Amino acid sequence: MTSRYREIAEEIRERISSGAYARGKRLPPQKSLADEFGVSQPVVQRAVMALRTEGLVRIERGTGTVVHEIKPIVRNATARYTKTAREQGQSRGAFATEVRSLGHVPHSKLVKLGPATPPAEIAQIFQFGRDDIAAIRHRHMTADETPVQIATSYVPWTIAKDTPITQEDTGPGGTYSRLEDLGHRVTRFTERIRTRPPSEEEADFLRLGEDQQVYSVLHIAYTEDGTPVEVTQHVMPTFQWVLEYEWAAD
Amino acid sequence: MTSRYREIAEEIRERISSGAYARGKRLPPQKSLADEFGVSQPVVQRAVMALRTEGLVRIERGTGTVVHEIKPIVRNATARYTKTAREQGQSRGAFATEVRSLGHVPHSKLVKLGPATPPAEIAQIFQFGRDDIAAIRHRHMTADETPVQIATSYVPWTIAKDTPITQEDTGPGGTYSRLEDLGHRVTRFTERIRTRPPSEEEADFLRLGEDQQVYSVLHIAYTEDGTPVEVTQHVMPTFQWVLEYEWAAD
DNA sequence: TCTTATTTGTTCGTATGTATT
DNA sequence: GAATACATACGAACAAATAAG
Repeated sequence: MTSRYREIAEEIRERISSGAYARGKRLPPQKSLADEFGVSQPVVQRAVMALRTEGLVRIERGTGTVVHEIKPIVRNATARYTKTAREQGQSRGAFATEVRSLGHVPHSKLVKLGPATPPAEIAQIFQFGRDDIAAIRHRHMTADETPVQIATSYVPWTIAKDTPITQEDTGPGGTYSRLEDLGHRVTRFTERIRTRPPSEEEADFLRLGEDQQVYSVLHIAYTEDGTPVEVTQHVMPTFQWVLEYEWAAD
Repeated sequence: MTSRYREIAEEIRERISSGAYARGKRLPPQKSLADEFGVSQPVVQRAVMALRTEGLVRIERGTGTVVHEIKPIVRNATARYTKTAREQGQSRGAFATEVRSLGHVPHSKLVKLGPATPPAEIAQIFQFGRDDIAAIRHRHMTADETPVQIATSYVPWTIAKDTPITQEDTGPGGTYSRLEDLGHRVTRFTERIRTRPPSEEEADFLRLGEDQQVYSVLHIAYTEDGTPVEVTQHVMPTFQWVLEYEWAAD
């Protein structure tokens, strides 16, 4: 039952973990691996595919196969939404803290900003009608130049209109602090996690294949009376993240 | 860039979602699909492999390819550890509730029970020395005969010894209620989520391929003074579960 | 019950295609 | 355009599960 391509995959796995193939560097070309193992190149191709599915390597067609360098980043959901976390690091927020704690340099780029019609799933949460719109913030995040997350935030336009929430810089403490200023103090959060293959756009930025998976974390912030005031969709390669939660019993 | 096997995978995906290939039933043999699409049979094989990675189908060698029937089960971590959830359904616990709410019949089988040395990762949480052991409960869970989860619980033997925790039936409210009886009231939980390929044993019971992924949820229960008293490792196919969390701000 | 044939999925080598530098 | 590196397709041979005898 154990096939040649599995053995080769296992051997390469070991060479990576032993450091023989260094993180961030290239694997030997599939042709030379094929010669070394005495198999044809497509057999090596298949072994490498398996490693990519696991998130161990990234394949760059025409160039080579790169061993992934970033260790999983820990995202502590409970800690990241405290006021302290949001304000620290020159108002750079929780993501910066998470990435820095692993010794990497975080970067966040606002790709899209402005009012728009949210996708159906989001609209439903806000109980939107046909014409309702939301303030949208769409960001691409990297750690040491490696893309690691896409986040898209939504706040009902009736709330966000003419406030810093629609600006590039939302100010100290971010969106949640502004919502509080506006009398919408957030008291409760929910998150819903699932995994799925990346969309084409996501695969493009995150440099993923369709055989890989991303976490889709749907984060909802509620005010005291149970009204959802902010929703964020986080999309992250599963192999690059560890998700943590913490809560009190009963 | 779009290859034949991707097109075929997409076509089969559509036939599944349109109901042309019904859930729980078999796909046509790869040979006949190959004839229909005018390609060789290994090309179909590759398309089917892609669908398996996504969790859409299960391949039974020598028999055929089955379209998965179970919709994702929602695991609300916050709700499942309340006293009410643990006691309801004739002390069948949270898992039974989760599965029943989707209209399926849950079943849990205790595969292993008794004192043993826990794996290093668990031992470290309890700050165990070389000789310390734990009461272990290893369970296989199914929904409508479909395997959906493996859970392994650990309680330090010094606590669990000579208590119902080491019995097959831990009584109403389960382990947590017994811990409370013993003066170890649990007040806080943490969970750490990651995804990885299944181990051989896991793949075997959960009927997964090595190209698929499982959630590994490490659940830790702490008492008031911060001592971990119970740890459970949940292993679940990612495509079969949605994970939910809920917590209060600050 | 054992053996064999058939069906169905799996693996590999050769040939060829496509992307990147 | 040439060289390099990964990607795809096909045919043939293989292996597992089941059913028939």
